[in-house]
Amino acid sequence: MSKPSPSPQRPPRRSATSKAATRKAAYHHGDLRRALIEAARAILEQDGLPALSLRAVARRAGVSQAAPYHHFPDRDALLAALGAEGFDGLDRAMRERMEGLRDPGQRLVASGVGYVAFAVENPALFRIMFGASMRGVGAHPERSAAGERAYATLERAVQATLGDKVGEPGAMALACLRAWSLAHGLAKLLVEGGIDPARYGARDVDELARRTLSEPFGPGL
Amino acid sequence: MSKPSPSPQRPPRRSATSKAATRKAAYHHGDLRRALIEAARAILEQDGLPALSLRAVARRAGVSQAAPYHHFPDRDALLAALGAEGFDGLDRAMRERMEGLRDPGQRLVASGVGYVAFAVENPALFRIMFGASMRGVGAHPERSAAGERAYATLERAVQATLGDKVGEPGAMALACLRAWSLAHGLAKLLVEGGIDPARYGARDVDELARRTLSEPFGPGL
DNA sequence: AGCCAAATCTGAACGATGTCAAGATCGGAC
DNA sequence: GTCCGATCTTGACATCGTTCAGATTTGGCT
Repeated sequence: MSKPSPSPQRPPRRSATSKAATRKAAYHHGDLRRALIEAARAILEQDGLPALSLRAVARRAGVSQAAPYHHFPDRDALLAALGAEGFDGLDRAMRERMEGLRDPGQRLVASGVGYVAFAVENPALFRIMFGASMRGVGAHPERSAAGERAYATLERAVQATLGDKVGEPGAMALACLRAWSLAHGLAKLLVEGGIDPARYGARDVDELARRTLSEPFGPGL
Repeated sequence: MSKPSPSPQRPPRRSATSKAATRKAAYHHGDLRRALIEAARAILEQDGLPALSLRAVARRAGVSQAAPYHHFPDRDALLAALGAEGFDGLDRAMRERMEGLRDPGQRLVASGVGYVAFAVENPALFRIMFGASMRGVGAHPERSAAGERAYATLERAVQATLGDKVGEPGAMALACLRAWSLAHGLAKLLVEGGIDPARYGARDVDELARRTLSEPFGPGL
């Protein structure tokens, strides 16, 4: 009655010393920080965001409720770490869609489609990435850095479409913001705006994204 | 000790019978439903979203913690009602910016600037409007209806710019989605994306929005 | 006028959560 | 071998959403 589940499966106390890991890794648990993040992702995919409590994460990782506080100052910090990984995934999704394409316009559109597809496939994660974490600039540097990295990918794609055309200073930055806004807005509307692709005559999200994002950037501009 | 604050100021039991109100109005409190919504908005503006608990709302309205449950089935329902009012405000903000303008392109841009400005001025409300409320289509019809109303305003503005040009079927809907996505994305990025207008050489949000939204729609397309 | 049923509110309680303080335990440095 | 600091546990506190039984008020009916 006191202990229904005697700690599912604890990793066998890290046999190899592999100090290559995050340096503050192998102590008691093995790598609790990593395990917590993975437990959080699992809960997120399985039961959604409302089920993602610190205690549930600790339970799933097989540790006590207070253990996470030795790796994250508070709940938002865990969320921020999750968000950082999310941005890495976003970046990857954009790059994958661009692979093999040579036309700068097509590459730009593809990156946007990747952006939207990632959001639709990982709705809860996507929400966390832009969640309450970011009060203050340096609040969660890891997450911010990952976000900047993804933004840089988009920036390069935009720059390629502009070619050597040099407009007034800031035109480049504005074009990036416009492209990012368009993709981000469509993603958000699809994730939490109650948009139905069928309403726009699109078979699936991919097609809707391609059609929505194409016109302002594509060659037919 | 039992009653620290003897119910701040209860309205004087509704002198006029004014049955014109929501019908389920003047009973004990006067109009608790209304009072709760207003208390919620006040807390939102004053202390932000994390402070918006049902209990805090009840406290502020001067009623017991269980009282709200006679007007809203749960917390999400209160949030949805708040969101519905938010969409009305959004619609109003867009219309106000369009007032006096005649050129369809300018009107479209103005509606977008209004959209973004509203989001930046009411960040917490804006987040709630697109919040967790909308699992299931008919979950919160009041909120959905208000959202559709705001969308219709944008739809008319887009339609005006297209004039009598009839493209393939669905082109109109797509143009709406594109415009909505662009404004929504910029708004979201400004509210929770850590975007700094100065980075884009804009003095304030208004100017940034105008510049970002102008090009794809304006005459200089 | 008087009463009833329904609407409205209160008080107390349950389970769950984020967080903290104090103690136990382990790994490695000396 | 001993000690220190990092790591984890136990236990507790305040708060939250929600439910339930009962008190109170209201409007309508007779």
